[in-house]
Formats: sequence, C-alpha cells, structure tokens
Amino acid sequence: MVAKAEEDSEFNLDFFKNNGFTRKICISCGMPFWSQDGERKTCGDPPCDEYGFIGRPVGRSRMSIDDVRTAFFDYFKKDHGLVKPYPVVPRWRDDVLLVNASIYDFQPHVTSGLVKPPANPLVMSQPSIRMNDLDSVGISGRHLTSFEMLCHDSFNTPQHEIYWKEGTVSRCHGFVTEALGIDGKEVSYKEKPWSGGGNAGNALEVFIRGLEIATLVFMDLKEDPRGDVEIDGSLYSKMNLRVVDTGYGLERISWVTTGAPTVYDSIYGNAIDYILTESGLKTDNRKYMGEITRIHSSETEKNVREIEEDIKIKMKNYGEIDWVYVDKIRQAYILGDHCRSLIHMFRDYVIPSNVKVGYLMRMLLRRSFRAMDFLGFKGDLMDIMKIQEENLKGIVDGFPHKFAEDIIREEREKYIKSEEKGREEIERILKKNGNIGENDLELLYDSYGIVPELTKQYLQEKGIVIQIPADFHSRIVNKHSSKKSEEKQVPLLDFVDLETRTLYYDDPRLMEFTAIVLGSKDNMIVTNQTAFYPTGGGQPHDIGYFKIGDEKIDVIDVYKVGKAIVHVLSSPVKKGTRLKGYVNYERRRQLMIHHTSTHLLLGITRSFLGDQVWQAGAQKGVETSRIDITCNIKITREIADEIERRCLKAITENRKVTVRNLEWNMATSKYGFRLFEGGVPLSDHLRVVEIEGIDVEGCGGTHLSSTGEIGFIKIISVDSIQEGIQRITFCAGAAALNYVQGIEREYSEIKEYVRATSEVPTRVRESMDELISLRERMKELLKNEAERKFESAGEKEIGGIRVKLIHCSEEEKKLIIPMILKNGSNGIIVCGGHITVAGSRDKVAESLYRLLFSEEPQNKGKVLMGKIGNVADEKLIK
RNA sequence: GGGCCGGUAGAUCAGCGGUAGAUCGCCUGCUUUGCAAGCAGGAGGCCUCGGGUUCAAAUCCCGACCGGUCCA
Repeated sequence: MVAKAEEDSEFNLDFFKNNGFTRKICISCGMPFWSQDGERKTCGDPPCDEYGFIGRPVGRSRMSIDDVRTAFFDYFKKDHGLVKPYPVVPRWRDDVLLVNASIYDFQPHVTSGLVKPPANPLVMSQPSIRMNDLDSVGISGRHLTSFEMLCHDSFNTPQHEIYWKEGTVSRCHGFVTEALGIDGKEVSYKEKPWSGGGNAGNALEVFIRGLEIATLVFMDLKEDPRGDVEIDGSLYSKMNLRVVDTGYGLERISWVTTGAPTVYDSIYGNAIDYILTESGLKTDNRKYMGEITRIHSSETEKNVREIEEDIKIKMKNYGEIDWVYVDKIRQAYILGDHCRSLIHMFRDYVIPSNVKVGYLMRMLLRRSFRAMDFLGFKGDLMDIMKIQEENLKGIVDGFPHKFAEDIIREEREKYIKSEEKGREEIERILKKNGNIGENDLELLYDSYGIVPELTKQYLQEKGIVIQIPADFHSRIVNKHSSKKSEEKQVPLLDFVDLETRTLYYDDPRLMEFTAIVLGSKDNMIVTNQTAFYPTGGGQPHDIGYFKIGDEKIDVIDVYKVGKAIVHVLSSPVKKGTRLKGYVNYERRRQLMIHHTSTHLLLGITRSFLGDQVWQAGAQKGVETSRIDITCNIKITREIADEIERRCLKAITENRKVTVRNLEWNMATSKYGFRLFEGGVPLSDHLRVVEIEGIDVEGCGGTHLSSTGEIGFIKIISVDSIQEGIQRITFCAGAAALNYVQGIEREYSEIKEYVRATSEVPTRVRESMDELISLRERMKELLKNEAERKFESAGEKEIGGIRVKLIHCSEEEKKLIIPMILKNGSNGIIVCGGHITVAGSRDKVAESLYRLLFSEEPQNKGKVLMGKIGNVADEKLIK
C-alpha cells in the first residue's frame, strides 16, 4: 500500500529513497508525508500533532534569531549568492501593500521570466509583515505581525537547470540536521499543493514536533484563464520558468531550539522583561503561557475567541490562574511584536495615514498605545524599539530615530485627542439617550475610532454596565462591505502585434519625421515610427499633424497599446500610406519643461525635508503641473518659498540631465527602489533619468538636457490631498511667466477697484471692515424699522379676526413675521407684488387666506402667501 | 478608493426652520495685603463655500472644499 503511494507521488525522490524516508498517509488527516521515523503515524501538522517542543527544545543548542540567520547563510553561501533584504514596502509593485513573503521580491518581473534574478541560486532573509492574523498576535503564542523569511531559491529554465526537488529537499534536510543539529527522525515533510500571487505548484511543508518551520514550493504554474490545471477555483498553465521558492520561518526555528513558552519569549524576552518591569509587573510569572500556546496550536479549526473560551475551561486543572496577569503579559507580547514591525515600517519611511499602508501603520501604533495604557507602562515606546532594534541587528540597518520619534509623538497626540473626542461623544449620547446602545457602540468605533472595550471601560468607571455584542466586528465588516464591481473594459485592438519605433526617445527635440502606416482602423493608425509621445508616466500625449502630399490631418490623441503607438486622427488614413509627421513644438516643449521640473522639485524637496519624501503621483500639464509627495511635515508658504529658491539655484547651476537604459538588477542595486517612484514598467531594462547630483528616477517621459532650460519654477499651491500626502501644484518656464504675469494683472485690477495708490492689502482690508460694519448697521436699522412698523401697524377686523396691516420691504418681512408669531397676533403683510398672511394658529391663517383670496390655500401653516392681483376685495388691504 | 461623523466667537462646543448662544480665554472697572478667585460691564461671528427647497435656512436637500474615523 505504501509502496504504490510512493510511485504516484510527485516527491518520489532519490534523496528520500537513499536516506531511509518512507511515504505515509497521516492517520489523522489522510494527507501524504515523508519521514525517516518508521514509528511515525501522523504528518506533524497541527491538529494532527500538538506542539511538542515547548520546554523540550530540539537541536544542538539554543539559537537566537541572529544565530539561526547566520547558520542559514553559512550553510547556503557556499553555492548560493547572498542577496540583501528588500524593503517591507514593495515599491516595485503596486498590487500589494506590504511584502508578505520572500518571493514577493521577485514578483512579477522575475517570476514572469522577464528579468533575471539578482543571483541564481540565491539565499536571503526577507523581513515580511502580515496583518491578516492580527487578532491572534500576542494571544496564540505563535503569531507575529512581522517575521523573517529565510529562503534559498533557484530559477530553472530548460536551457539552464540549477536545482529542483532533489536539490531542494537534500539541502533543506542537510541544513536542519547538520547546521541545526536536529535529529532527522524529528522532521516530517508533508505534501501540499501551494498557490499565491498568480503562481502555483507542488509543495512540501516541513514540520518538527508539530511546528511548521519551512515550506518548500516548486512553482511551475502561472495563473492563466486558458490554463488546464485548476487549483482553488483558478486556472493555471505550465511555465517555462520553474522556481524553487523556499520559506523558512526564522523566528520559529529559533523557537524550536529554545523551547520557550511562546515565540515572543524566545525572540524578544528582553523586551518583554523591560515592558513588564516598566509597568510595575513581575517578570517571572509566565508558567502557564506555554500550555496556553499548546492549546492554541491544537485548535486550528476555531477562531481566537472560541479557543479562548476553551482555554478557560481546560486550564482549570492548573488551579488558580491569574487571568488579569495573563492579559497583561499578552499586551506586553503585542507591544513587543508591534515595535518590531514598526521598526521595519519606519525604516521604509511609511507615514501613518487613513489609507493604504499608512493605515496599517497607524493601526499598529494605536494598538501599541492602547497596550501601553492598559499596562500602565511608564517608559517610552522608543525605548522598546531600541531594544528590538538591537534584537534585529544583522537585518535592520539605518532605523531613522528622529523620524520615528517625530511620528510617534504626532500619532500619540492624535490618539489622545481622538480618545478625548470619543469620551465627549459618549457623554453627549448619555445626556441625550441616557444609555449607550449597540448602534452607539458602532458609531463610536466607526466614526470616532473608540474601540468598544474602551467605551465599556469608560462606562464602567461611571457605574454603567454594557454588553459588547459578540458579533460586533463582523457587524462593522458587514456595514462596510457594499457591492462594488467596476468592470475594466479592455480595448482589444487589431494593433497588438505591431511595433512602433520611439523616435521621441532617440531625440526628444525631433519634431518632424517620416513614417509608414502599419495598421489602420477607423480614425486610428499605427506607424512604423513616431516622434509623437503617447500618454504615459503622468505626461500627456503630443498633438500636431500628419501631411500626405499637401493634405493636413490633425493628430488628436496618442496612446500606447503593447509595443504599438496609436495615433487618433481627424480623418482616416489607409494602411501603407507614407506620411510626414509634425509635432506641436510649443506644447511638447512645455511638457518637457514641466516633466524635468517635476524631477527637480522632487529631488530638492527630499533633500530639504528628508528621506520620507516619496513621489505618490504626478500629472503634467501645459499650464500647470502637479506632484504628490509623502511627507509628515506641513509644507507652509515659507517652506515652499525656500524650495523655489533652491530650485532656482539648481537651475542656474545648469545641471546635466541624462537618460540611460540600464538592466533591471544593475539599476536597482545602484539606485535602489526609489527608481520606481513614477511607476513600475514590466521590462528587463529600466530607463533611468538623472539630474546630476539631485535626483534619479526610472521614467519613460521626455526630458530637457539640462536644468538651465527650465527657466524658473513657481509653486502655485500646496494642498493636503490625503493625510501624509501633499500636492504641490506648480508651473515652470514660459508657463511660470504667464502665471506671474496673470497674478500681476489681477493685482492691478484690484488696485484699480479699491482705488488704492499704494498698500493694496491695507486698502482692501479697510474696505472689508467698512463693508462688515455697514452691513451690521443696516441690519440694526432694518430691525428698528421693522419693529416700528410692527408696533405702529394699523389694526382692522376681517371676518371677525383682528389683524395688523403692514406694508414693508422683503427684508423687513423676514423680521416682522416672527414678531407676529411670537406676539400671538395676526397680520397681513403687503410686500412687493405679494401678500403674506401670518396667523397665530394654522387655522386662523388659513381662514384669513380664504377671506382675502376667496380660495383654498395651496399650502398649510401659520404663514401663507398669495399674489396681490388675486385679492378678492382691494378694500381689505387698504 | 469606499462607508460613516463633523465644519457656528481666539479655543471647546450647544442650537438643528422663525431676531445667533454657553463655557473658557481676552479687555475695562470693582472687591482682595498679595495670590487664587469673586462681582459688574464689554469687545469679539461673511454660522466653510456654491446651488436648491421655503414666506423664512446656521438649521432641510444636492454639490464642492477642509478635517476626523473605520474598512479594503
């Protein structure tokens, strides 16, 4: 039975055969696994096996994360290229917010086969952040928001085979047994298909005493709607490139060698001791934590809350347990964990915000603040980070302390402020309704950021007890999950196989060229070459015209489809036509000035404000352009003035602007991931635009050849478009001159209007003050006049109702009606072409209306209006 | 990017169709040995902006702008 299974397996490897491994079927889950241990009946994967290493460590010795990382590198360095870790914020791709795994570093450019890997095979340790199991972090004993994924990867093609399954498994087993000194019988390899990030393949999960320490993925499938392999509902097809993607959990390997009660105790026990001490708590009272971790590991099917309930029951055997202390120590775990992740984020200059990765960072910060408050932690968050920085030495360098301190201070202030606001809101609701309902809890959380636990605690202090609904969080999620499905229409054109030579790159000053039409459809053509720049990289397309003989045809739009450049024309042109193109020079020139200015502005702003400045978007225009930057410092007019001055300096220095095409790995290793600020091209070469000594960016746009050609840059406005992102709107060159001249024209006009000979602002201010005081004076006069008219109004009787008859203006009427209503009298107000009837009660007003107009009023109420011409008897209003 | 909440005096906010309010702060005077404070009086508002509904809008509706917050 066993033998037959082996033949069927994708992992029927010589390595397994020659080293006494047999393939077995787990008696618990029915999945196949490989082991050297003849007695083993379960796969090693919880819940089939429980954690068996807590208090019973494996391996040669206790290893810190630094020890494990070094051992891993030492083991693999001999035949692998060591690659430096990538940032946790994946600037080279825009489909994810954070690096989740080491393979993210190579998606999609390397895994698609387009770009060579930085080394092959390679070894590295990649810090990764995962927020999906946030609820379990600090609670389960094993979940972390950030961890290092060790990997030894190889990229195989039919032409160049590095190593595949044999080479991977033998190396993995070698590392575990030789480098870590773990008995081979302790290790089990479980077969499990894997998919993620658009790729899939077979995989082996590596377990030691119930703990998964690594996954070995053999990625040879890519997502393909026309593929013939189905996994988890998606279709895949075979790739030419076959990737060995391994992931070893650094922290877990360290943990299995220490046998600590939790992974937190294993990797940052010193930070926990510090937190507890500074919170006035004992540090030597963690004896139950290991058992809690074990129970969590064994209940993989349940959610955190359910497991927690089970734990309360199961731990009864241990006698009296101080659950308050357990809660506190867990908050210390959380605090330590979050500081680790925050260090990585600070290192990449993430700025807390309400969107994207900034939101995730704020979430970690606020959770940290809550933990600090809960613990009564007396110390500084920064001090915990410094301990964690020390723990992370060897992987994190250049953690920017000043930046982190500034951000933490600002966020702490915001947190305190929003908490105060929340308390005020609670008071307000209490005053209004007397209690806090479930809807109020939702409102407090959703609109004021006050977690229900905090509301409960606050109310408890006031002696009010409330229940938090068990499904609170799912209710919030439901509230937010609204249907939204925007279908992107893909313009499937007949031009996909065509290719146009990009003359605008060869020479950005080329404005005239000849071309042949390769493809034509309706008013659109693709030519063999063009100097017309297509919309892209925030630079709008060129306009101009084509000439066929003497006939002129306007170019209205230009865009890129694959490698073809499509021109939208004012009239159709046949395939095969020879034509001459003329680009509108003025427009292109201005766009080039603005494009180079954008790069200059970014470089100058960064050098002035700090490395946290990243481009977050840009749009060039003819009149004005804009660039959005990430920055935690508010750009005041004074700062903008200084940036303008520094730009001018760089312009007068006439710095060279160079454009080069560099191979991906060479470009990124030289200039880092700043290159991708303007976007990420999917190609093996990057077009690198450099302003000498100021800025280097990957860019597909057209540029000037030196900064002197810019003339000058004027910043028009700075707006905050999102928290942490500011939009600088500016103009340069001739557009800047136009702008300044326009302002001057307006200024002259204002000067004329206010008849100022000098000091226009003073004069305007005086005029405004005068206007306001006149307005107030008029209001007062109006009020007096209205009062006079009301009091001196003649009274008469109509149909037995005593009424005041008042003639007045529209403005007076607005004041007189409330007087009548307040006074309890009735009135007929003649004003303009209308008559307004005001009665002390609805019925009185309505019958007055009937008497005046001999008809039913169209509306109901105390105040009714009719036309003066419709009055039945004019004597009534005389 | 989407949902929710908000924008009124220097600050914090109330008012939520009918002549713009409170508290703190500020100014003047008085009380007090001084401080803290108390008493009396006063200044300070394009109720964010633009449309609409209404006899009447700070108030209701729509839109913009700005801020907060939650989610992806």
